[in-house]
Amino acid sequence: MGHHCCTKQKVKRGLWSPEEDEKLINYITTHGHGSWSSVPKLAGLQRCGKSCRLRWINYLRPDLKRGSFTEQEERTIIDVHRILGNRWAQIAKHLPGRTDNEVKNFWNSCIKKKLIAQGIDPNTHNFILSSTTQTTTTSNNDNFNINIAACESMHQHNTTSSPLNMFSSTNIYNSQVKDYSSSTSAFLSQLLPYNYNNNNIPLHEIFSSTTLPTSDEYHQHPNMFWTSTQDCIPHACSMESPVSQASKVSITNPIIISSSSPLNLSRCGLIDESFMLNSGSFELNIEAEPIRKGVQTQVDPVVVVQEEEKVYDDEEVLEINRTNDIHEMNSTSASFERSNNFDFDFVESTSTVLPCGMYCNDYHSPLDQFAWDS
DNA sequence: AAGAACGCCAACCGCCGAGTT
DNA sequence: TAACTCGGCGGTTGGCGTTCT
Repeated sequence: MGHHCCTKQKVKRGLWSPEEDEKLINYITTHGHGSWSSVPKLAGLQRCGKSCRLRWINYLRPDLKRGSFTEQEERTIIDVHRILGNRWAQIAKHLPGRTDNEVKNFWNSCIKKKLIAQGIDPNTHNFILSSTTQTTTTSNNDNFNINIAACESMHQHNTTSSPLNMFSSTNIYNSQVKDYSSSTSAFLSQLLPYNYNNNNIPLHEIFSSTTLPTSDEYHQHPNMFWTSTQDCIPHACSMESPVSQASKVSITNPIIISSSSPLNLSRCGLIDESFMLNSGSFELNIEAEPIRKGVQTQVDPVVVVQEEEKVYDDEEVLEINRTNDIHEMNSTSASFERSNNFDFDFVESTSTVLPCGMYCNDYHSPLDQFAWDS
């Protein structure tokens, strides 16, 4: 059974021959497609208009990119899919030269399996939890576990402890910290740039020393994304580090990284979905407030995606990062200028599909006023 | 070496919304 | 306003090449 447009005429189906392709290319490059329903007749093809359109869009279009997906494209797909779900056409708009069909196929054949292998639910992008207090035993210790049960628990046990300034001159191992130092250490380890602490230097020495990692090193950290806003707070709903399986202690006090620290982390956060963005400095807030109303600073998911790409980008882009002042790079406006694909659907969707209040959208962002489109 | 199983991906199917008659 | 057409989209299928047994 064909489409209604196909039933009126005897149409060929199946794979396209080179001759058919040539006819379609010749016709469209000369006349444009106009009405697709009239293309087959005018081009001398025994296909339905829909088939011609599909063939052109998915295969013959001259601006199509050929070859395998790059790692950057793969990351983009995952990131955008996390926000949009199976909206392949929308996702494809963020990948110049790629079609929705191509993205869909790549997702189903490759990415999906990879995520599952990493213990990530490809639909929700959350870690697959086996029980309410499950601590992820992922083989990849770069990832944090999102413990929803703990999140809820934390919400009930609202702490009144004062924040710990990680970069204060106070020794990190003061009495205030000891109670949860093991998990904190694991968390702090995650904050360090990749391979930064190969020598197993005690964390308190690292975080109180003058040899803190540079901003560039943080840009290469696999667990960091860089937002475009000048000030933001990634919030942790709660977390347990997979590193500290034995201790299995959740962080019970907020940790604030001062914006006046040698390394200003005010614009970085963990990729982990348990974070939200706010204003000010970097704060690990275990009060588990998944969504804050009236948040002033919001980060558009598209921007996050794009900025995240920077972190993982190839050497060429890393080189750019090294040679640019990151404080200048990360302005919202600059990110908007670099973006070329944005639509309302994207923003709207974040309010419904995001897990754990990753980027809260329980408000109407002024960013909604903007629209990029291709 | 041959058949089975698997994976990839081009193409199809059916539905939907917008525009037109 | 209903019926129809068309373009667009996401889900699914089936053919073909590759890998496994």
